[in-house]
Amino acid sequence: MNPKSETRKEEIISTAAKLFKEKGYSAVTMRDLASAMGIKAASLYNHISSKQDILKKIIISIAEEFTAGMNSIIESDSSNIEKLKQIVSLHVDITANNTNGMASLNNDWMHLEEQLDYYLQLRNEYEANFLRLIQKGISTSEIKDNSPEIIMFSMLTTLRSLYLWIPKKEDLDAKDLSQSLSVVLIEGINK
Amino acid sequence: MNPKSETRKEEIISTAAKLFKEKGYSAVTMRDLASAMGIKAASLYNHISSKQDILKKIIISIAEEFTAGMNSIIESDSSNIEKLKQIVSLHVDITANNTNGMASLNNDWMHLEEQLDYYLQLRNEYEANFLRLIQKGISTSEIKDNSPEIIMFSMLTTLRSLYLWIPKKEDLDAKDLSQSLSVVLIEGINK
DNA sequence: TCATCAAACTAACAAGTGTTAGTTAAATGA
DNA sequence: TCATTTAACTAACACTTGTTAGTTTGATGA
Repeated sequence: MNPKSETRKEEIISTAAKLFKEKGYSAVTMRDLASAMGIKAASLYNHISSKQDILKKIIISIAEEFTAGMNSIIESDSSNIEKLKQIVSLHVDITANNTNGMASLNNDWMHLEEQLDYYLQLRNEYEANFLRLIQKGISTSEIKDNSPEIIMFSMLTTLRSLYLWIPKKEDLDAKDLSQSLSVVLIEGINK
Repeated sequence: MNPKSETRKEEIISTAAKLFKEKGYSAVTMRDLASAMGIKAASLYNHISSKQDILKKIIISIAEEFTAGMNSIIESDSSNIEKLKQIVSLHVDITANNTNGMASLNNDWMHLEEQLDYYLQLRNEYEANFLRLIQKGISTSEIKDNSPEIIMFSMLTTLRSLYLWIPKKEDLDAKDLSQSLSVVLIEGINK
């Protein structure tokens, strides 16, 4: 309710996200989490209501960030290729400031319970928007007439895996990475 | 030891792989696995020696397939771009006939215990070979002079995620998919 | 000074965990 | 026919799991 407890609660959530990234949601016990915080397991319940609740907070907030980002991109009046570049930036930005949470989003979403349907709905809408954008790009001849599903799959899986890769580059400039990645994804790698 | 029991054992391992794909290694109990096989948990131990052992069998065999495939590719005398296409095929082929196992390889490797170091060694060697191949391609001007790490990251994460995507396409021709994917990854998507 | 309160604690719970021991029933092969 | 083998079973184990209840401690502010 009040600011102090919010802060402590967020500390627990971000510690949890870090552990979830290392071992996965199911393999992390409340005792693991407590010990990483330097307290006892029962004390966690002064701040959070359940293990499930932690996972929900981590995943849903990121999923909603993506939805908001995607909506503002499709509403803008850039070219379709330009919009794809904006999607690359969206992923780089969100991932860069929540690497651990992205791991849970990618790997632990199936352990959501009440929120599973909601999460899947957001994900489906996101992918549908992405696919439509590629199809438009093909119809305006901005994009090669290959299978739009393969194009989307290839881009999206690369973007979803950024969480594995960004933390290894300590001196990361988000702009630079977005730029290089856009080139590789859109223009290919061959000369 | 004898052939009948080998068959039953493999049935357990492939059922386990399917469950591990759905929920992850830690969330699947021996009772879950037994019930999917239509028997009791204790009966599993007539065939396998531990839960760990199942995971090891799933992951290490695939990792060794990749190592063998990579070795024969780098030893061949194709162009570097041609070798990249062969790597795409290698991933498509291995994934197409063991989708479930690929999920464990990607997501549950950290739960290996005795074999963790061995697995990491295979993976590191694989990535080092991949990277060297791209660097050679750059130096012979087959490949654009972008960051070789970004190129490898982009290709490899797409290939590693194939297990999520292949089972959705029922009428899959491995040749076709390898071909389309190579085009997208190597030549890019823009006109 | 003293009531309040956030945030820790100890103790305990019921359920679920991987695994072992010992047994049984049906099929196999000499 | 009968000893062996395969593959299932029941029962139980020691331990771990998420979570609750009730209590203590130290800081805050009236």
